[in-house]
Amino acid sequence: MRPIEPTAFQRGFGTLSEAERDEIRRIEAAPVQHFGPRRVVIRQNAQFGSAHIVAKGWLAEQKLLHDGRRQILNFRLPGEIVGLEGLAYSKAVFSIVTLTDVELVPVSREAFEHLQRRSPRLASIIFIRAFQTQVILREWELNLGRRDAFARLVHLLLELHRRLRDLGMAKQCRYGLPLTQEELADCLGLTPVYVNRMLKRAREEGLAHFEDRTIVFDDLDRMRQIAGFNAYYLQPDRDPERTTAPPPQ
Amino acid sequence: MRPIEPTAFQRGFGTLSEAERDEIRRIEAAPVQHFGPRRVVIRQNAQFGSAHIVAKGWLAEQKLLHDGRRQILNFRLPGEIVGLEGLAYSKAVFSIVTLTDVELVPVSREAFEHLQRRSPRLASIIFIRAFQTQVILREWELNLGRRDAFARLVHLLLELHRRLRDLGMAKQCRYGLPLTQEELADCLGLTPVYVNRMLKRAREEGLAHFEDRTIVFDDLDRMRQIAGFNAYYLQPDRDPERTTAPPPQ
DNA sequence: CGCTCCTTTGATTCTGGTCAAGGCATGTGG
DNA sequence: CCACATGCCTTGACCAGAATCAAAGGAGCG
Repeated sequence: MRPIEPTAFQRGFGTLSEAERDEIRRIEAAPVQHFGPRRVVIRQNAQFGSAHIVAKGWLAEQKLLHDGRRQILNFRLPGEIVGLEGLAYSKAVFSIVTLTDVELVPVSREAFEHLQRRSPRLASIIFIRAFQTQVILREWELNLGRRDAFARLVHLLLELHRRLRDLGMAKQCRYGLPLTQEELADCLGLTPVYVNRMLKRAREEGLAHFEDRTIVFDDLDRMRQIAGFNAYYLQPDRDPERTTAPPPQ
Repeated sequence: MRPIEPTAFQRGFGTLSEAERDEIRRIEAAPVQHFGPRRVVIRQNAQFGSAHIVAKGWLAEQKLLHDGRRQILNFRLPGEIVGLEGLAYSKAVFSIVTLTDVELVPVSREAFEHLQRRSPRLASIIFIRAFQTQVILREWELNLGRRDAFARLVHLLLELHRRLRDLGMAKQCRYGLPLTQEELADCLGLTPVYVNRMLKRAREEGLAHFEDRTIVFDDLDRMRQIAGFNAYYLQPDRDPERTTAPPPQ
């Protein structure tokens, strides 16, 4: 059962005309696809299929090296569209895998082209949203290139907290984190053993600890300070409606 | 003197209608801005001005940490548009700086909005191009997170070679690289001293060496092998024209 | 000539990787 | 219900890749 009420995908679209609402409904009308955890949705080097709206669950983008080393590039959460690179590339240059149970609404290239023709304004809003993804990738580059292991881990935990909170998926000081330490390591460019040591350090320093599979923050302020965390990059604050609206005339 | 003939910006637009050509001319008609090397075009945390088409020269995107450490996030070369994030963010989340003498054609938000209204198809092509930038950022994440210092350096040199060759700015086996070792280090998440050692190693192993300010490749094949370099990610092979064209009916 | 900036090299340190083993929970089949 | 396997977490001992510190050698320039 998909909710009748606004889906996460619709957040931030602003005021829509009736025709635009129809277009969104049309896109979201495709049958939901269910995936279990640790499944491949889009496989690196394989031919691109359709893009997908994330309706539920966590996904990760990842790239593999020939020897099997893995880098997780970004997380993708409900409301986002994954696989739009397929508009530019015929083969996937990175994989998209599920981390939890996931529900996806496929958006075929034809459906997206239809949207572009029928409502270029909506298409633009979707494209402009993709700039947030770009900005997150750049923050990850900074994290990987210039922060030490501890600050790197702390920064990642804070980023996820903020993103989940915006989706109503995190409490003030905790959230379920469906990652093994090995997967955390693959986000951070570290080894699982060292991630374990950094988590221990965070615990011992009274910053955060795990209970079951949820991370609990014990000193958010100090964590923000350690990581140099500034959430602005996660909150695009320019109204795409304004950008794409007809002129005031 | 800007060339009258197709600018790099126009590469890949495919067949254009007369109206679309007019729109491009209109955008490119703005007075060119000249910058010397090592100037800031867009400053992290400052209010966004306009986006810019790169007409000539090299730019870098970079992010700073509070203690002054720097990560270079990507290079921007002729034909690309920088600063489109300004459509989503009112303040810049990273800086854009020049590395060489640079010529930029400013594209104000108003001008871009005008383009979106008058030719949504062109706007879409520009947005879809931005996916190549995204993909490059992800390759950099992989580079920073999962390749060792030597492979990292080699990969960067190969990526630049390919990008420059596509622009006619590199020969088969050499190109001018306007970077200090310190700047290379800031691309690679390393220290200048260690970059120097890796360059020495590349030289001693007969892979590549510098002459003046140009890098000369002595064994491209072996370098590709060391870095696991696959240029596909630099060549979006899906025709945006097809994606955005009206239906065959 | 005397800056300054960049490159180069050596000596040393340390962050994070590697290797190895044990613990603990969950699950499964006999 | 127990024996065993599996996957993940944890810890210790040791190692190595990259950082740091320090100094000297060019090259360009006012």
